[in-house]
Amino acid sequence: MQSDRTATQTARRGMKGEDLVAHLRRAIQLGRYVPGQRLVEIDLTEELGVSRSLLREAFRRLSAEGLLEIVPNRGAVVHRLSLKETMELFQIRIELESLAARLAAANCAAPQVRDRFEQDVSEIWQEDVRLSTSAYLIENEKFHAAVFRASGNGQLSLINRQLQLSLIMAQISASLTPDIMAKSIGEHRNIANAVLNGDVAAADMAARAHLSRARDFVSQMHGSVFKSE
Amino acid sequence: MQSDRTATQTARRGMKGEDLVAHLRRAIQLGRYVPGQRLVEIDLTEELGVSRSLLREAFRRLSAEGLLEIVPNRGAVVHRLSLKETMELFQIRIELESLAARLAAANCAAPQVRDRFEQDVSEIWQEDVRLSTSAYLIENEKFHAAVFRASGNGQLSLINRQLQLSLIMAQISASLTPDIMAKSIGEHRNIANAVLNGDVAAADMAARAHLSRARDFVSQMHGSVFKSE
DNA sequence: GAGTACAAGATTGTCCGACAATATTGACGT
DNA sequence: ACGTCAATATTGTCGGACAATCTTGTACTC
Repeated sequence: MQSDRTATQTARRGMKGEDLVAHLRRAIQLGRYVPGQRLVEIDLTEELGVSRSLLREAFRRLSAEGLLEIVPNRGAVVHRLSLKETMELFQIRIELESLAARLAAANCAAPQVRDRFEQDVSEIWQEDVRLSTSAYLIENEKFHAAVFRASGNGQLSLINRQLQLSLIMAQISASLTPDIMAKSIGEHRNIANAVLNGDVAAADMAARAHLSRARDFVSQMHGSVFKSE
Repeated sequence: MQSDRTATQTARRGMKGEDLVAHLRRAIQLGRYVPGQRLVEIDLTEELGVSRSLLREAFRRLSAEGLLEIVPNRGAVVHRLSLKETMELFQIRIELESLAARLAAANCAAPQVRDRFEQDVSEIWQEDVRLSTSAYLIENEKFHAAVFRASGNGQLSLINRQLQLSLIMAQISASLTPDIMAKSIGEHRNIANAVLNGDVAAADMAARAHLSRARDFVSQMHGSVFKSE
């Protein structure tokens, strides 16, 4: 059962608690574990070769991050967002990511920040914008993280985690069409351009426009995508 | 079923993991454990009557919340913020709490929300505004939580935790003077009035004004208050 | 046959003890 | 004083144990 080498390799030996957390987080981001799925302790200890103690510590951590939900006497479940929660998260993200975009635009005078950002988002400039869904998911995550990083506000990057982009995307991924993704990437370019031009107001507007549109798109999706409350 | 007596009592026996986390969180908020203080596992297990396993799980949770810092091979330390981190957190809070204030003002039409908010912040209307420092700390925490709650955005309330108001206040508490506190409470009243009047724009402005002033005040404080990086 | 009650099994919650790895402290010799 | 090294304290990780609770399957009643 040595399935995927690279990711699992890292996890196989010397997997300290920190690595375990990272591994699980990544597994959720990559869709290996999907929202709503129950994570049984014994299975995971065998699969990952760690003790229950360590696994449980990791669960607590991830539950505090909002990636898992721990139901008393039923254990850990990959958090499945309700429509309400998702809309609330969008509302917050609009404020925080537009802040990040403004800061990033202002910071772009510094070549250090600029270069890093340019490198982080380089993928979006590709001619052929027709990505596979999984490639899009990765690009999307990277792009938003890049904006936050370029803001220079480290706490903002940390809080970005709580905004659960991975979970939202995991839940809606089946509903993504190539044109939706292309449109989204087009808007990423708008944001990136404004940031690279150092145009604070434009960066703010582009970020808000992108996220508002995404929110509206998500809000119209079929109810079954979300957890019912 | 010896249900809850005083907080400490509850914590003494039959303390489930969830309660443990709440107890530790509260202990930090109340200044029982101060920023920078090291939390030794054995001592805490004896003090609280829980096993190491449970305590460690709680530590992970709290470290994900940003209340503790876990240094490899050195264990848990109550997080001590640097000036930079503190300023970053203020920058974020300004955006999020002004959002919360706007939403709260809009929600105040609903009597349910209004009544709850009025009750939560009732303390600030007292004639004699000369509180003790510890009473002020509690009032302050309550007030800001009330604004977030009244926003009706549950995720916003959750993220409020990451904004580490308790830690900031714990670190600067020694520098608080009666007039500073009185001024702060006065500004709380401004925010509360705007919210209760349903005046969205005024609530936004009042929140930003209060937080900006607080940020500037904190930024001028002696460097020794903060962790050096 | 539908529904209920109870027994059996699975899973989590919590505790305990053990041991290696690492950090801190203190004694020592120069 | 100062660096060295052994002794001690503390954390990191493991494994087992057992009660509490949830889930499932079976048998019994009407």
